[in-house]
Amino acid sequence: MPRDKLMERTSLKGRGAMGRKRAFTEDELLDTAEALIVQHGYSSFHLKLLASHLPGARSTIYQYYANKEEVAAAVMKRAMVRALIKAGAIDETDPLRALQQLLRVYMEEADLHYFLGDARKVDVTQSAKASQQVKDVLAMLKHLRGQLDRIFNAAQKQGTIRSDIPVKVLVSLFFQLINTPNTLQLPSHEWADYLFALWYEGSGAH
Amino acid sequence: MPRDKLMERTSLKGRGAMGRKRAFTEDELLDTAEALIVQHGYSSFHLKLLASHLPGARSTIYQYYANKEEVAAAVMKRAMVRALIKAGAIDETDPLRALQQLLRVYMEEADLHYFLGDARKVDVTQSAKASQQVKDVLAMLKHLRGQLDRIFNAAQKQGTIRSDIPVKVLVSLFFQLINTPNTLQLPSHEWADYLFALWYEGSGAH
Amino acid sequence: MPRDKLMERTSLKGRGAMGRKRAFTEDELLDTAEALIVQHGYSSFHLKLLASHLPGARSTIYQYYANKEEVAAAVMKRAMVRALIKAGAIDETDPLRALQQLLRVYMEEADLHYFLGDARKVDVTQSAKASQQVKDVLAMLKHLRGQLDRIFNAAQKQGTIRSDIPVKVLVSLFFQLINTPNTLQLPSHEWADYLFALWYEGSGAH
Amino acid sequence: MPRDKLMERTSLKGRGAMGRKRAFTEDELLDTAEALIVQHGYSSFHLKLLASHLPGARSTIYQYYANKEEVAAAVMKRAMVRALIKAGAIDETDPLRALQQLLRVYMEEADLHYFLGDARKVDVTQSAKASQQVKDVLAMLKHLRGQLDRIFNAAQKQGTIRSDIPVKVLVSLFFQLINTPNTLQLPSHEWADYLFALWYEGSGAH
DNA sequence: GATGAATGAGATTTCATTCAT
DNA sequence: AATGAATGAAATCTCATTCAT
Repeated sequence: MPRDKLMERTSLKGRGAMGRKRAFTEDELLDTAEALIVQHGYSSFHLKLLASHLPGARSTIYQYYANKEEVAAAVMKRAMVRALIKAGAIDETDPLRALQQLLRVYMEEADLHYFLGDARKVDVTQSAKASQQVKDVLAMLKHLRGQLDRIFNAAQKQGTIRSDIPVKVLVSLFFQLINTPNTLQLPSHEWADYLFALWYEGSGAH
Repeated sequence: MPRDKLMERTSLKGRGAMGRKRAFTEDELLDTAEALIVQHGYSSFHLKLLASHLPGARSTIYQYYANKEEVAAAVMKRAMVRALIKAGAIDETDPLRALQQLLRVYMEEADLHYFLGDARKVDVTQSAKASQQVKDVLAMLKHLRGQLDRIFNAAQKQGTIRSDIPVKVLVSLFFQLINTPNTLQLPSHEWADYLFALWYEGSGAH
Repeated sequence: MPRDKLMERTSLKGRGAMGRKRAFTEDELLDTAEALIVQHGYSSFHLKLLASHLPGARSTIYQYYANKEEVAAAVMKRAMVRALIKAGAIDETDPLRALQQLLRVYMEEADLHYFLGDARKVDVTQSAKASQQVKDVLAMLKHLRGQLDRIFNAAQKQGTIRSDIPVKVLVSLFFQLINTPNTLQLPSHEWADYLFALWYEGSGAH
Repeated sequence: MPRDKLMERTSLKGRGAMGRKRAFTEDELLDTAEALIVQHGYSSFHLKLLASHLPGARSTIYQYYANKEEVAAAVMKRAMVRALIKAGAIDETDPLRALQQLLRVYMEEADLHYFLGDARKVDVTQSAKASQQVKDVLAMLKHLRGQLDRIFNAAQKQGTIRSDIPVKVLVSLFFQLINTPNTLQLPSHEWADYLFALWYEGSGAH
């Protein structure tokens, strides 16, 4: 794995013993790939495209990942891990407050949503590693859904959300909020709170 | 690049005389293509895939459409036209009722939503026809949004929906409803009414 | 072989017993094909292209010719026959006068020149008929060259053209005149006479 | 559509470091392509054909040229540049001598003639690069014609060529000489001188 | 006869991946 | 380690030709 890119960007440091440039960091690679997958969709994501958005050569990508699928899987897993960490840090004692926090997290990690549908599309037959990472992603997804179910059930028990509607439906709608385009260009947590209010109180006049 | 003379006559009903029987109608082709685009996403939609779901050879498709972009654009336009016709038939006198109707329409034409995001992804540089159809799609979309704005404004004036939130936000959320996966597998209009209620009344306990 | 097209163009005449249109004459077909071969070159001559410049359907071409090569061969043969007839009518008693006449003929049949190089490119392996026609073309070409040699030799014997230069060279240059683009847009025989004078007298000041 | 980053560096001499050895140089490719275009004509020139005359796979060509049009345009431009350089080196003080030199140059670059007619046939709509190169070719052609006009006018002023015929016609014929097949298989400059004499003195007996 | 439609063979092009420096 | 180059597999597309009405 390559050294941190910062090192050769600060050219003051020189390049140690030999002359080979370090092309790009793994993080740079994943950031770029993530942006491209979100922008074009997984199925039109190409390594050629990726390379054209990175400083180095296309073949260099293979220093990090054995094939395209592994790149995609790594992107997805990384996003999922980020979300899982943030979501895991949420205090669930107050279900409603927890949901609001959760919506903020999901909003920050909005890319996640793109990946959920795509994870199953990754051709996993060529690479055991990719296969494993996709499995991990799906497991983490299950975990997140579990948290959501748990909080919703608690809220229903507590009487703060409607009981005349199946949790499944409430969860679906809640999940759907994440995708709502931030038409007002607000900071993501403000937008999240806006939507949370609407979701909770409804759009009707009270 | 414009198609053959043959092409222009595609929509001809009574064929002048003679000619072999068609392997599939234009509608069959578009239906199949639509299903595939919805299932696999626009960017992994191939004509090879399409052909494999139609009777007849792949090259036959090229008799009717110059490339996959034209097929996709035609699918999208058709869906949009369908939606526009249904949405245009809605009586807007009672805004709330109109919104409910509208949501039903959008639900019936749920594919629409897949296409809206994809319409801008269609590579339009190779085919003037595709380019025009994508333009048409976007124009019709604008028209639909116009209707939505109109109804929302009327509802707000009437005092039946919240006024403390910008219409833009209410519209965004409403539009988002369409995408909510029908987890209960209800008939589409029942599901629409379910969501409408939640959207109007909120998910919170009253 | 279809009736003359004029007939159904004059719709006054009606269409006899039944309703089928006559698409195009064989001559129309050959004229169009000839123009296209001259314009685009033999190797990029397509039946699809041809059909798009004819009133009828592409498949109708096969009523007249079994394949593309036969069309091309027929075009070439027809042009060659035309030239042969005209050239055969020339009185060779006065060699110089005969050459001038001949140049006029060749100018009128300037397309010929395009075909001479292409005749050998026709893929003759698929069609005996095409093969025969190409053979005919080459035989007629030989005949024309024979006439040219005969006249040149007579002129040399007569002392009206240079003898210090091999006939072969004189012939080559003479033949080359045909291709000279008519930059002044003169009627072809005037242009021919212009070139003939230059060829005979030279471009130098006398 | 512009090529890969790789492309831009094609002409790089010292390759930065590393990379496999090239299967064929750019010049080899263009030489081969040129020979094929001359032999078969532009319109039947295929990349498949080209590849079959080069070491390496067909797809390798696409590393350097986006499509056959770009290859053809590059071939033409290169030939034109060669001619322009040689023609530019000619001393024009003695017009007649200059013309003789020029004819030699044109004869050496006889391929040029094939390309001039074809340059306008190149389908330029798919590649900006090809489009530019064709423009360059036509501009250079204009430049060459300018030189020719200049020399002819000087010669006419000097009284060494006929004044009873428009320069345009003299130029046309002169230009036509280039195409005259070297029937005697002489070295190109001898053949050029042969033709020059005929052009100047005429084919008639003096 | 004429034609709309179908189709397979082949050309063009793209891209993931491997190779060798 | 990094990369320029090579390449095969697969997708896209075109066109001559055949078919059936």
